[in-house]
Amino acid sequence: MRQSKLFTKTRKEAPADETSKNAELLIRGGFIHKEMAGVYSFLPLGLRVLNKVENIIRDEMDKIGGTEMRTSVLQNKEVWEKSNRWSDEVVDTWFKTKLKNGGEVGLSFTNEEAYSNILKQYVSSYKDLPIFPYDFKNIFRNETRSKSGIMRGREFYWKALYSFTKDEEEHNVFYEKAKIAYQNIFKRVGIGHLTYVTFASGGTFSKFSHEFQTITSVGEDTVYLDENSGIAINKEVYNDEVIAELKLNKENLVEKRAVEVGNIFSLGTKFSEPFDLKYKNENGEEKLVVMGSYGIGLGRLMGTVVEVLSDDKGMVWPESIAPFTVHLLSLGEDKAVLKEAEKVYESLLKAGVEVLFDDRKDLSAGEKFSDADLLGIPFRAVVSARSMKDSSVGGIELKKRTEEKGKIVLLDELLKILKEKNA
RNA sequence: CGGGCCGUAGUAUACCGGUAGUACAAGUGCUUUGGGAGCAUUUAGACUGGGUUCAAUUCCCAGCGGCCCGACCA
Repeated sequence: MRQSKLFTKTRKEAPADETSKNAELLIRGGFIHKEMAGVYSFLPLGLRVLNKVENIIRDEMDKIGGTEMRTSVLQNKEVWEKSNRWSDEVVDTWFKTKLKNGGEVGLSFTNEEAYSNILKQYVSSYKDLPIFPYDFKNIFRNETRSKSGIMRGREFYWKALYSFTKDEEEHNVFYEKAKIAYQNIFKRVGIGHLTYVTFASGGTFSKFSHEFQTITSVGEDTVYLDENSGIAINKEVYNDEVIAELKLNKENLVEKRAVEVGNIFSLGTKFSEPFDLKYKNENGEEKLVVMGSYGIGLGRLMGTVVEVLSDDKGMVWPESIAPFTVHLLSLGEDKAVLKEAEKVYESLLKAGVEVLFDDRKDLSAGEKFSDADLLGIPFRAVVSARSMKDSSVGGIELKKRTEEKGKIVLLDELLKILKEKNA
């Protein structure tokens, strides 16, 4: 993509009404646009990142047997009354609205009811189980206080998977698979080294749920981390009994602030009961379906990556979710340079490399460099009089975002290095 | 929901009870071209409503909106 055609512009100054680093950098870089408190639109660059995060999650969900679908945003009041979660006294984050005929509808704030209700129609035999449907969609929560940029919004994009299994045993097998899939996801988006499986409060049907907490000082949660085992305990369930049960040593636990980037939860029959979600087993006996829920907020995950990987010059995207693989800069107005840069751009496109080409005219080198640092694309390729002088056949300066100095390469070498990244 | 701070061009800010200034962005012209460059010129602004006053962007009240702390967070 040509940067001259990208309508979003970078800003030198941080927005006055945002103090969180993720919002500041994402807005300055033109990745997101704030609509109102807790509500953000995704601009072209931001959407590219979001789509990549989505594809990684989709890949991991499909690998463990997930089947993607999409539940509606508008939700039927009667369905939620079954689980006693329609009332504002029970759930105070509902956005509700009225139909022309006077009926009430709600905007999804979670998906348990929708899935339970749908599956009621399709599950009747043990042969129908297990199934693991999931979706990506926008979720609405009327938070009394949204905060921290895209980390806690009123409207946000998430993935929710629900497991429907015959019994606890089958549930537990999937639950462990999901745990590994989640760890894979956080590794693949570049925050695996800071993200820990965390024991948190469960519910009626399980003692614990598991959160995936990314250590960062801007986190909302407090966890106690054992670095050796890689296990953490959320403050909400932290006590001597739990420490002993998890075979941890209190002296090794360190208090940390963290962001919850994912959560998996055993639901038991909490929802299958009110929805009368049953199947017949081999002996013709009716049994309740055992459920679990597995959620990830994609905006929050993206914001967390910005929080933990950025430096003082801007964002630093991992190759896996960067909006582009390489940022190609042409410097100066020299005709030979412009021609060479065009050639490099066309070659990269032809090779299938995702490239953002800063072909903007009349910009100083400093501005282009600063923008490149701010946008945080993993590789920067510069074509300039200087880079070309270093080689009789047209040199290109290639530098990683995380490196101070680059090296001069020829086009073939550039293509070879970058093609692998987009393989 | 309780508490605090704050609403001035597209963005970031300043001053002021009497003509609202600057920087960046944007337009034009010229210069510059390896770390947000320069000169000239143009465009563009006081959240809404009420009150006090000869006069309110400024003071007071309310509403709306924003950020932060706390509470809450399947």
